[in-house]
Amino acid sequence: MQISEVAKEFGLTTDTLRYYEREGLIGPITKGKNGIRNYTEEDIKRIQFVKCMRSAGLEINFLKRYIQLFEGGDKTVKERREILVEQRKILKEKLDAMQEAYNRLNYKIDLYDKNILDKNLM
Amino acid sequence: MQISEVAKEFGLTTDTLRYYEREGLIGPITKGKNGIRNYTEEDIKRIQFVKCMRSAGLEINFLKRYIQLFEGGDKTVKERREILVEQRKILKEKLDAMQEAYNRLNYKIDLYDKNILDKNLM
DNA sequence: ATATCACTTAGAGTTTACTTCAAGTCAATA
DNA sequence: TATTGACTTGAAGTAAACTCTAAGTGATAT
Repeated sequence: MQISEVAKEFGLTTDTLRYYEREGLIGPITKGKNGIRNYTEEDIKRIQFVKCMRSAGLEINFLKRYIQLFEGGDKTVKERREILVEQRKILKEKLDAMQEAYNRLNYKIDLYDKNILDKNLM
Repeated sequence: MQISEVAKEFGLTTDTLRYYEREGLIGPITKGKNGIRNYTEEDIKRIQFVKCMRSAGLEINFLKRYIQLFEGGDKTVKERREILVEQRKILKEKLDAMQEAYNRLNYKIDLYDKNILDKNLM
């Protein structure tokens, strides 16, 4: 699978895919004689994971580190678990903050819908 | 209330508070003769709102625009409602993406807890 | 009196995550 | 054969949101 197809499938740009590769988040992707990247099913899976985590706001640096640990083999299991738990905590806090803002937006939109012209900003 | 107290209460830095003010998200905060900011209850409420929305990832530019509209009075109600709905949509999409990543993290941590050493990254 | 501390300003610097640029290769089509 | 289009590279540029610096003021503690 070529870079443009992968980019399209995941809603990323080809530049972003090459950037992720440079940063060690994916690949290195094997290239044909002409130097063109050919993405395997394994590569695609990795991209799917990276995309999911990035969409949730997890940092490139965390992903890099986690992947490095993963490649370090079984002896890194403990540390891997620890950083996943840490990221989960951060994510949970963000989720809660977002839920709160979401509720607040809903409430305010509801007031607009009921034509209640609140003199308060929010 | 002085800037450092406000900063402490909201877990922001004084620099950030002054930055928000420069950007027109809050204030202008009235100052004493010595030039020192004195935050009123109204100011605090505004900061609370800004903090809530920023924590959810809403952009400074959106907040700026919404606040400008608000200060434009009743004739801006329609547009205000529209941009709130737009932001709610964006927020909902982010929430869903984060929930997915959260579930995935949970699943993986669960595997680690059960000592299932998965050969897959995620 | 002098030092300390919190505050003030304008403006420069930093971080994160891309994004764009310039220059070039290669295969296919007009 | 010439041009089009997708790919390649390293490096420079950008946007958003802070964050820090330098220089200064003014009230209070020693």
